[in-house]
Amino acid sequence: MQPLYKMFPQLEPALLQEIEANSILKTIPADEILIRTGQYIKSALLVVEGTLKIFRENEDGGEFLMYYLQPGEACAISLVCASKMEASKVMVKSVEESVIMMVPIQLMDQWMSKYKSWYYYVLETYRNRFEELLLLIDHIAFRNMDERLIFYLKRYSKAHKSNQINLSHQQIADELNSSREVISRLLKKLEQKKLLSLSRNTIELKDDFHKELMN
Amino acid sequence: MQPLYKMFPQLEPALLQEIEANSILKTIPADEILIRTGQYIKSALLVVEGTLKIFRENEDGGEFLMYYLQPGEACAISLVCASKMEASKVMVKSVEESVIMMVPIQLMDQWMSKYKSWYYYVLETYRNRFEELLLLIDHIAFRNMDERLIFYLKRYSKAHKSNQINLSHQQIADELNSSREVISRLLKKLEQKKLLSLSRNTIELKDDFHKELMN
DNA sequence: TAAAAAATGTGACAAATGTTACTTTAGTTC
DNA sequence: GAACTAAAGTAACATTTGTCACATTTTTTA
Repeated sequence: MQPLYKMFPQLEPALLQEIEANSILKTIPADEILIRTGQYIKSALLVVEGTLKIFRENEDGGEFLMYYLQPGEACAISLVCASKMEASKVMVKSVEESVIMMVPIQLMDQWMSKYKSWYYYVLETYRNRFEELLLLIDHIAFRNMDERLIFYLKRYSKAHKSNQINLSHQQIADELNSSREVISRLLKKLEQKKLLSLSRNTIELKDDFHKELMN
Repeated sequence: MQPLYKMFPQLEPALLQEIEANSILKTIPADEILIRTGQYIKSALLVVEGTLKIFRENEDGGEFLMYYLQPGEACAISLVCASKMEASKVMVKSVEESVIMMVPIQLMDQWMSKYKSWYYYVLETYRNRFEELLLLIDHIAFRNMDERLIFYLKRYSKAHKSNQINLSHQQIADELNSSREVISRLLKKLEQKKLLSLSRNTIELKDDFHKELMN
């Protein structure tokens, strides 16, 4: 595992020491749910390794993707909710084996005034998540499913650092709140345009794909 | 005007004094843009009177509504962006004559460690705005336009404390990123159901309307 | 008050997406 | 390898939303 100061270069050494001394490091297997909708949050989450997925569950169990969290990032929901012991409005799940750090709430409040770097880190986290949500809103409000699919695949590929996407069309449909048939149709079109190739449970993005639809 | 301590009961008296001494109170006429997309933010906004509207502008000038801000609330975007002198990603506009307080950034940072009540107020602001965005995402992701329209009208009515809505169908269409004809159609249906009555530039919500579609 | 402008109504149609009911294909298990 | 199962393909159709082209009504302005 990378040392913490490499993972969180923004944080001052004294703070990193406190973090190491006081928070619990946990290894999570892939596809485990860390936080459920309605659950009360007792500690803040920092991602050390792996990838977490933040999503909203709909009535039928569909997992509508909001965004991914990468090493060095913190779960904004947990930061906001933890300090007030509020119920989470979203689900958090590991998409691969991940290592997370759980910081007790009381310390967070202290650190806020004690460490300027923590204060800025938290603000930066809020800002980034806000922007992520704005981007998401833009997409679902202004774009059609074909563009949203491309955006989704790009994001997935980036979060998993791979051009190979191992998901069924059904899973993708769930995350975009669409239906399998629609996603299959759109993927076929992209395949015809030679932007990707399809096989069972895998989508292989070609180089041209990433040139498509900037932002 | 209401005294500040009534408007912001969460904030401790010493802080309120500092706010009064150091921030600029400004009266804004209706329909004035306070912050534009791309603009750098030099101070945080607190709403003292009136209503502000936070929206995203699309290519054609449509004003896609995100949420309203009421007296006692703060603009989360300004809180986040101000501390880093970042460019705003949204527009802020007064929907009626409003009074706002502009707090210089440097003070915000100081207050954060000096006044617990400020710290909690800011966190609470983030939390509320986050939830507002989540609700919005739920609506545009999971609901059809008819439900979104009802939700929109309810929110408008609540923000303006009136059952009379003075907007053209075109304006509503813009805020929902739809088209006038669609909104007219849906409004006609609601009129036929006797949930509201229509006339030029006004929609009058009837009592039954508010019973419709809880949440 | 006539003319212009803005808002709304309307019907026909197009496009995007969702749904249904299958078939086909690929992988897994017995 | 036969039987089963999950994933993907497909075609026909329904629904929702968007678009176009005008007509009608209401309000404003010259």
